[in-house]
Amino acid sequence: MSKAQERLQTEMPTTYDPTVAEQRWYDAWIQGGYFRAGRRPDAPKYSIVIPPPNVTGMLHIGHALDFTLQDILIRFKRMQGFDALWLPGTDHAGIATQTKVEQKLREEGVTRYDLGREAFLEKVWEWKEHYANTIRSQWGKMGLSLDYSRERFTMDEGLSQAVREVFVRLYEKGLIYRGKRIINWDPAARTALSDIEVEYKEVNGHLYHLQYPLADGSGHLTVATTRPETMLGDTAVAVHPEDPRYKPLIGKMLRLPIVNREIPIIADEYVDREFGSGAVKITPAHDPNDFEVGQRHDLPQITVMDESGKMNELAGPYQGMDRADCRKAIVKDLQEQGVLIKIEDHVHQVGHSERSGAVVEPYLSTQWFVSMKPLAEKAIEAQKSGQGVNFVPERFEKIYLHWIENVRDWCISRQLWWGHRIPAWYCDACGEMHVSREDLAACPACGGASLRQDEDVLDTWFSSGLWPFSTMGWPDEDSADLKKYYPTDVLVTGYDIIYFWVARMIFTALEFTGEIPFRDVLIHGLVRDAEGRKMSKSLGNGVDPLDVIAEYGADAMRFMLSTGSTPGQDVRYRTEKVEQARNFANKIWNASRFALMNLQGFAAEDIDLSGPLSTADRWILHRFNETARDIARLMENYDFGETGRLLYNFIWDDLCDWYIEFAKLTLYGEDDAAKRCTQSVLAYVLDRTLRLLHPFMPFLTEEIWQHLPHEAGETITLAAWPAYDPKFEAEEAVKEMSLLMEAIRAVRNIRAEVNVSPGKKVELLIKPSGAAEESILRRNETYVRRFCNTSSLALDAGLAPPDKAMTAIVTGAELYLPLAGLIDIGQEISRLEKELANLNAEVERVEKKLANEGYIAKAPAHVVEQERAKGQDYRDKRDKVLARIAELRG
RNA sequence: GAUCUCAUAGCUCAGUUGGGAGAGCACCAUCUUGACAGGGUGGGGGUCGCAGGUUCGAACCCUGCUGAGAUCACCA
Repeated sequence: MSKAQERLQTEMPTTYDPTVAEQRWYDAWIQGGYFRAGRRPDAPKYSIVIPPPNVTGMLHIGHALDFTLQDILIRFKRMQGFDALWLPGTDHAGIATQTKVEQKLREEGVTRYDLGREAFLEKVWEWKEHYANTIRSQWGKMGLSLDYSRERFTMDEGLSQAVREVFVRLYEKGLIYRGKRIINWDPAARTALSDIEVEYKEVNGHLYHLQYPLADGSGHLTVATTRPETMLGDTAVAVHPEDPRYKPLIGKMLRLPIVNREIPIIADEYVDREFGSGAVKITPAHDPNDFEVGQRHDLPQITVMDESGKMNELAGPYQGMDRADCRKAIVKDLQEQGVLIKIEDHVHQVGHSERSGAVVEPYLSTQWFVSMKPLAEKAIEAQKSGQGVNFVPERFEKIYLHWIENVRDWCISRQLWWGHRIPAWYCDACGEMHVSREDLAACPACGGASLRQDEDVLDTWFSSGLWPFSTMGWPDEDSADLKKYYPTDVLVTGYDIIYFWVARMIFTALEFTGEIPFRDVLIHGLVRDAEGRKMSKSLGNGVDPLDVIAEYGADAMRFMLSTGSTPGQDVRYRTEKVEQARNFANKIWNASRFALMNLQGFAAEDIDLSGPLSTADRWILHRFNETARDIARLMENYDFGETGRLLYNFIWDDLCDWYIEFAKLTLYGEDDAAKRCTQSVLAYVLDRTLRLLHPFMPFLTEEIWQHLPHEAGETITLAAWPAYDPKFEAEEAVKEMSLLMEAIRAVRNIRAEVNVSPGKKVELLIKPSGAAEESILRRNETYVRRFCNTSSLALDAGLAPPDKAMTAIVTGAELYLPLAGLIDIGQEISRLEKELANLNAEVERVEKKLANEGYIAKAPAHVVEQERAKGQDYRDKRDKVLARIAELRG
């Protein structure tokens, strides 16, 4: 072993150790400032803003998928010469983070009310700092090429200013209003929620039939309800105006049991005559539909619960009870009074808070809303006129449109402490309300100083919706980043937040920047566990990306996630898949070790592709060239799965299994000129292949590239993306290689069949079909000798086949192995007959196809031509096999 | 109820404008050959969910059905 080889052994052990490369290179990349945008001021830009992860905790494997896809795109574009910006950041995630911090405090025996607003917020900021750091370190472990100099947080100063600006402008336009409405109330978190923060789950409940007596004592009316406790807030019973059963009762009064209040029977078309009894109790303060009915009929609104879901003073004897307890109690009481006449099982959908899990209460309260119609119309028009964003896969456009076409006003106020405080002030002196960009100290109307700012904060998604432009410096229209990098090129995210986030970014961007915020939206699926279940804390089936990285390496994880899925489709996390990716990394590592051992003393300047290249040399250059071309095309289409397959097949099959084996012949041979050619090709192809792979496996490729002779450049991160080069086209080398490969395979096959060990030399006779084939085989005779391990090789078009020999018919040649003592003529004949049957079937199939007039007339010419050529090939082979069988039979 | 996705080898999944069915793992045989046993070589295994239709030609397009899942909307 030479000294150089020894050094290689210590620097490059036989197994790739990801931890070494990962530690070495991420810091170096950051130090070098390679990820900073603006390095190529004159180049066209390519920009992505990261979907900001919540500062609620650590990143999970779903983040790893999302970020890997973006990193692949940004690295690809950076190598292509774009001025690439990938802007990082985090989201304050109002309700989610506040819940987490409150939970932590509760474990310490403290509530947020004990601390007070200011002290509580300090705790949240501490939490935020801690997790933002954790997230940053996780980004590093994943190898993400983020421009940290531009990192943003939804609650930092600039973004908060953007939030105020948007709020004030919408308010001034009349698109933000304050009003008393039925909203979704989370009694656990004690805050309002938007419609999409409510998850409907199927619940086995009951339908209670209650008999309300008429006030004049003339009878009863039966109503059906799933929520009997709300009867305390009933202010009417509604029937359908055309329902003959109840028509005479309309306008009469009922006496509400327990509370003994008189309520009217009203007529409203909202009532479905078929359902239940056809009469509906109306509780305007606790049901959105009833609220509407109440508005139409001018009914009183009686709220019978408080903010925590407990019954209030209007609930009489039930005051202080929790909703659920009250239901039990009231059912019992109604039963005793004979009012409850029937209980049916009833399956229905019940809304739960997406965050706290509590059953959401439709609740009447004063909140802030965004008037969605005008904003939605703009977005719909943009999309339908072709000026909208381009969804990948396309089907998500329909999902988006469906939502935005049916969207209702957006409740944006939250009764939380963590978030952007609503910029509205109330004057105690004159009673006026003022909405302002700046904090107000005195009332602009009366000059009074007793101003109170609205206690509520904004929905988290209000600020997230501005992310693509607020991070670039908006509302400062002169911001250099805004001018250069906005709008962004692509947004990469999961289908689960299309409504929450994607839609909101689109309509706010259109309203405030007059442009769509990104050209493409790449939608990916969720990462599920091995059984296909959603990962969740309660199941404990979550996968920590750091664990995966520690065990298999970041590159293996990245490769598995990015190439193991199709856009929009969920991925299952299975260890076998990561193992496969890890093995792939190791394969590349070892191929590189081989190359480096044979490139000792060979420098980048020595690479010379103009010499007498061998068939294999020209072939691998051709294969590399078309692989590079195909990959660039696939990457533009976000087809990472297919890209991965192409890379895998090219590297493993073509480069490692064939080219390197062929290369050994010249590398270990005596011909120095041929050796230099192979060294050049090996160095060149490996360098360029690493570049193709770099966006997927940044650490491994950098580590190897740094050892390899390559063009000047301090990092593969900034190396040029290999463009297709017509000078490498070598169709004839492809043909030659396929003849050689087919012949070599055939001989290996026969040897395996008769158990001749690969180490044992055999005699081989080759009869080429023509002069061209003969010339190819003669030129590459050394390959054939080596890979077929021949003791003697006869190559002659006029060859007379020996009687006792195994036969292989390939395209362009007949091969004979006279294996004395191993051949049973009968067996050989039946083997050939089997092959004959296969060939006959093929010939028949092709001929049948070609006999079809419609096919000849309508199929594309090149397809027909291909088929004809195949047919000819099969016939040739068949005839030769036939002839051989005849010979053997004598 | 509406919309959407999925159904392909034992398992997990690809299949790029319709042109003779693929990969990895698993399995079998074989090779301890000087980059790699996390390897090499070779092999077995699929009526592409079912039924129709369009087409010269369908895993792919259309219709219906079955099964699994998702999203949205709901009648109290």
